[in-house]
Amino acid sequence: MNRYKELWRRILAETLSARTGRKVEESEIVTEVPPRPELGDLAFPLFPFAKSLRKSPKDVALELAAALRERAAEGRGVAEAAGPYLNVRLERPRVIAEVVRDVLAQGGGFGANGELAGQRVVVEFSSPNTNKPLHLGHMRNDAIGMAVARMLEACGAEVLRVNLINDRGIHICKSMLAYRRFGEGRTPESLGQKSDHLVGDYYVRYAKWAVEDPGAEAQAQALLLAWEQGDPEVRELWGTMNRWAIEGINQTYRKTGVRFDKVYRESETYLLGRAEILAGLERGVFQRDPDGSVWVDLTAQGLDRKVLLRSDGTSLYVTQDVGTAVQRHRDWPFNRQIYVVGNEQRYHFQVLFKVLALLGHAWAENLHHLAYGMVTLPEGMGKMKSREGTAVDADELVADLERLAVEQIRSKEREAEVEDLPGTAEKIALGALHYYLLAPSPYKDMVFDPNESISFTGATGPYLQYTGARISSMRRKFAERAESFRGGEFRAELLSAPEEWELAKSMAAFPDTVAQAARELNPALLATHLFELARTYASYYHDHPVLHNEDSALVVSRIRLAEAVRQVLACGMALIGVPFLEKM
RNA sequence: GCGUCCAUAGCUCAGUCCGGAUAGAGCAACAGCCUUCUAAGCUGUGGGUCGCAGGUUCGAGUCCUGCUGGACGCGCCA
Repeated sequence: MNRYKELWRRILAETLSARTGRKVEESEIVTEVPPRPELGDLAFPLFPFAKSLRKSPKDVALELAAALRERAAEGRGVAEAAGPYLNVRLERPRVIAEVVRDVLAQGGGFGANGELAGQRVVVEFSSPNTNKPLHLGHMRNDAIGMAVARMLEACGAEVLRVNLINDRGIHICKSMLAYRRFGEGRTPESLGQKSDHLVGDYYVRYAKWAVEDPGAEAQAQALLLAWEQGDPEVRELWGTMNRWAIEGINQTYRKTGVRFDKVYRESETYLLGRAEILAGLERGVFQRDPDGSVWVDLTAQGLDRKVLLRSDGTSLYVTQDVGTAVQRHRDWPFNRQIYVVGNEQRYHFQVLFKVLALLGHAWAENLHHLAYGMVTLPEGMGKMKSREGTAVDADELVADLERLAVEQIRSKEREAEVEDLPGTAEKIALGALHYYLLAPSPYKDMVFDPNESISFTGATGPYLQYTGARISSMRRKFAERAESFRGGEFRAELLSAPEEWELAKSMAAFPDTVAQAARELNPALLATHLFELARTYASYYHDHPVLHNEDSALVVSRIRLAEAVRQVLACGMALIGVPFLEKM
C-alpha cells in the first residue's frame, strides 16, 4: 500500500507547495486510512495547512480536490473532500490486478524487501541452563527469536542465530550434587527417560533436599570450587550431565523448529571476559577495591557501581557476557546484535552495554536488548517455578497440544482426508503455540491460558492454517476441473465485491507490515495482519462462490485472487512459525 | 527508599513510539446459518468514565506533570 501512499504524498506536497508559496515537504503530509472503507482508501487530514492558507480545513479539502482532478490517472485514483480530510479513492481493478500479479509472481518471496541489505545481525535467544529442560518461558523466547531472525532476513539482513548455553555456575552444581547423592548411577537409557528431564528431576530433588538439610548449600559451593579447580571426577560428571541436558534440549528444538547457526557456552567464554575486564582495569576505566574486587562506576550515567570481578578473582554473569560479546564480534563482525532475554534483566544489559563501550568497543552502541515480558499462568494455576518442578514443561505442553489436535481431527471426521494424522496434529500444535505466544507485544507480560491456546476458534494459529487449507483444497479442485474453466481469463474488473477490494488492500499492505515488524522487532504486527486477512477471506468466500460460477472468467479471476491470499498467508505464517497445511 | 515497565469491554489483547473522523478484535453470553468450494466456519445483538486529576493543543486512549494500583529490578546470583 505504501507505493500508493507515497505517490499521493508527493502529489499533495507538490500541489500544496504551489498553493502556499513555500516548499511543503512530503514528510509534513500525514497519511491515514479512513475509518470506513466507503470514505476511500487513503486519507490526508488538512488541519495543519488551514492556518497558512487562511482557510478552514474543510475549504482546503474542497480546493485541493478540485485542483487534483487532473492527476487521477497518475495517482491511480481520485481525490475527494470529506470534511477536513482529503480522501483518495483508488482505481480498484488496476490496483487489484497489480497486487495479484505481484504476489503470484513473487511467490514465497512476497513481502521481502532490501531495507537491511548488507547488514549482519546476530540474534541471541533461548539461552537454556543445563540443569533443567525447557519450559514455557523458553518457548516464548524461542518463538520471538526465530520470528525476529526471519523478519530481519526478509528485509535482506544476514542473520546469525546464536544460542548461549549457561553450563556453569552454582545452579548447575546443584543438580549434579543431587544426582551424585541420590542418582544411584541411573541413566536416561536405564530409565527410558528423555535425558534433559532426568537432569531436571535432580534439580528439583536438590531443592527438596536443601529444605531439610541446611548443609546442602555449602556442599554445592564446594562442588563449584572443585569444578573451577578442574577436579577430574567432577568434570566428568559435569560433562555427562551437560550432555544429557543438551541432547534433550536439542530434541525439543528439533521438535519445535528452532535452530541455531552457532552455539556458545559460558564455560568457554568466561575466561575471555575476565581478561577483558583486567585490560579495562589497566586502562583505568575500572577500579580495584582494597579487597581485590574490580568495579565499574556508572553513577555518572544514572546507574550504580557494579562489581565485575569477585575479590577471589572469579568471574560473574556480567563478566561472562562481556567475554561472549567480544568473542562473537571477533568470530563474525556484526552490525547489530539483538539479545532476546526477559525484561527482568533490563538493568543487567544496560550495565553490559556501558561496560563494553568503556572497553572501547565501538560496536557496543549497536547492541539491543529485546526484552520480553514474563509468561504467567491464569489465576489459580500456580506460578512457574522450575525449582519446585511446577514449571510448564515444554515437551509436555507440545504433547498435550498434539493430543488435542488429534481429538479435533477425529471429531471432525477428517482423519482419512489429512492422510498423515500425527504429522498434521504436530503442525497444528506448533501453529497454536507459536501464534498464541507471538500475538501479544513482546515487551508485555502475558497470561498463557493452555485451554485458550488450544481452542481452535478466534485469532489462533489453527484458524490461519484452516483458511490456508481451505484455499488449497479449492485450488486442487480447480486443477481437477481445469477443463470446464478453459478459456477463462483473469479480469480484475470482475472482482468488484467490497470484500475483494479489502483483500487486495490487505495483501498490498503486507510488505509494509513485514518492514514495520522488523523495524520494531515485533512479530505481533504480523500475527494481527494475518488474522485480519484470513478473517476477511473467510467472510468473503462464505458468500461468494469461487468455483461454482457460470462465467469461467469469474472463476479464474476469483481463484487467482484466492491463490494470492493463500500465498500471502503462507509467507506470513512462515515468518511467525505457524506451519502451512495443505490439508487439515 | 531509588529506578524501569504496565493499567483500554466480564476475560485476553490491538491501537500509544509518530496526537486527527462515531475507540477495535478475539473469547465468553445471547439469537440465527450446513441438499452448495472443509461449520476448526459465517452472520447478527448486547457490552467501554481508555486507572484518577490537572496541563499542552483547533483536536488527547496517544504528549507533559502529579497521584493511585500492579509487576520487575536495585546480589562479589544467573
